[in-house]
Amino acid sequence: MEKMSFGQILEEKGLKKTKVRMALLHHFLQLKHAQSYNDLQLALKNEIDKSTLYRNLTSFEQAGIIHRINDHSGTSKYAFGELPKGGQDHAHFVCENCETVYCMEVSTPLQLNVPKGFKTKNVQTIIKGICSKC
Amino acid sequence: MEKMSFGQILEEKGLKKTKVRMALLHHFLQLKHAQSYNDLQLALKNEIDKSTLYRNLTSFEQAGIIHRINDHSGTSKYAFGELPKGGQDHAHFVCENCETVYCMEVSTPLQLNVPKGFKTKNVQTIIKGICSKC
DNA sequence: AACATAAATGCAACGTAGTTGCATTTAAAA
DNA sequence: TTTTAAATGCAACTACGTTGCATTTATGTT
Ligand SMILES: [Mn+2]
Ligand SMILES: [Mn+2]
Ligand SMILES: [Zn+2]
Ligand SMILES: [Zn+2]
Repeated sequence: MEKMSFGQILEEKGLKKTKVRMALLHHFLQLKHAQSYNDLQLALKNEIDKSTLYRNLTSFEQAGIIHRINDHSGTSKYAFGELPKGGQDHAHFVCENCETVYCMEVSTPLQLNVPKGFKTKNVQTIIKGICSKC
Repeated sequence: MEKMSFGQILEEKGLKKTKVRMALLHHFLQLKHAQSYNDLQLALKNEIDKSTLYRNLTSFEQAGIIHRINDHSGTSKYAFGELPKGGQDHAHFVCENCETVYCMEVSTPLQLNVPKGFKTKNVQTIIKGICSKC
């Protein structure tokens, strides 16, 4: 279960091993930061149809291969890996300078106290600031 | 400074006291939850032009009369009141059932530890769950 | 009160992110 | 090899919001 090939990942999720998906997966694995639709199109030299790419991003997300990030920029970002169950222990750092979106493992789960009668299912945090490269 | 009329609020911010703004302000003050563009149009019986409404939402936001909320639904919500400086002590609760967006005062400021070299400017949190009415 | 001026409004056209319908192709199973 | 459902590509479409521009209105000055 440690070293899975692209094909194995897709097979495990019940997704057909297509050219587009293999290329997409290849790029996701070697890119460190969250990617936008445009980032991916650029990386893949615009060889993939728009709707095909969007549909695959949705499939990958549903299969838990990637997760979708709302960084408040107006366009979604996508990063490799599934969100932890409940989404509690994951946050995203958005650099105000270079716009890079980093996935952050949150060591201490945030404890937000909500009013009586409110039931928390999931906490999603966006941290804005300046990244180590800027 | 306690009880300000709509007109006084606008005057204080250097905004002209127009029909549209008075109506908009009237609705913001009596609605408890965050409102979408569509909510507001409905409340105002579609009497306001789309661009006028959007422009006023932006003006109100810049003047600190309201704040804009990204609830990850794809459309912005707007709520009365300015965000606290730095945006640290405010979070939003989104009900997964009725979609209502609540402003939450966060008592204990969230402490997220970011990696070395990262500088946090601002933390924005969306809590998803079930509200007390659902 | 009448005038001047800048700001606000309304309308239409535009932009961008993402979605959908449908005909064609392709992966994979029989 | 044949079959079948899933994936692809293309074009058209939707939703949310923005922009340019002519007209109107609020407000300050005479
Ligand atoms: Mn992440
Ligand atoms: Mn709020
Ligand atoms: Zn940066
Ligand atoms: Zn609810």
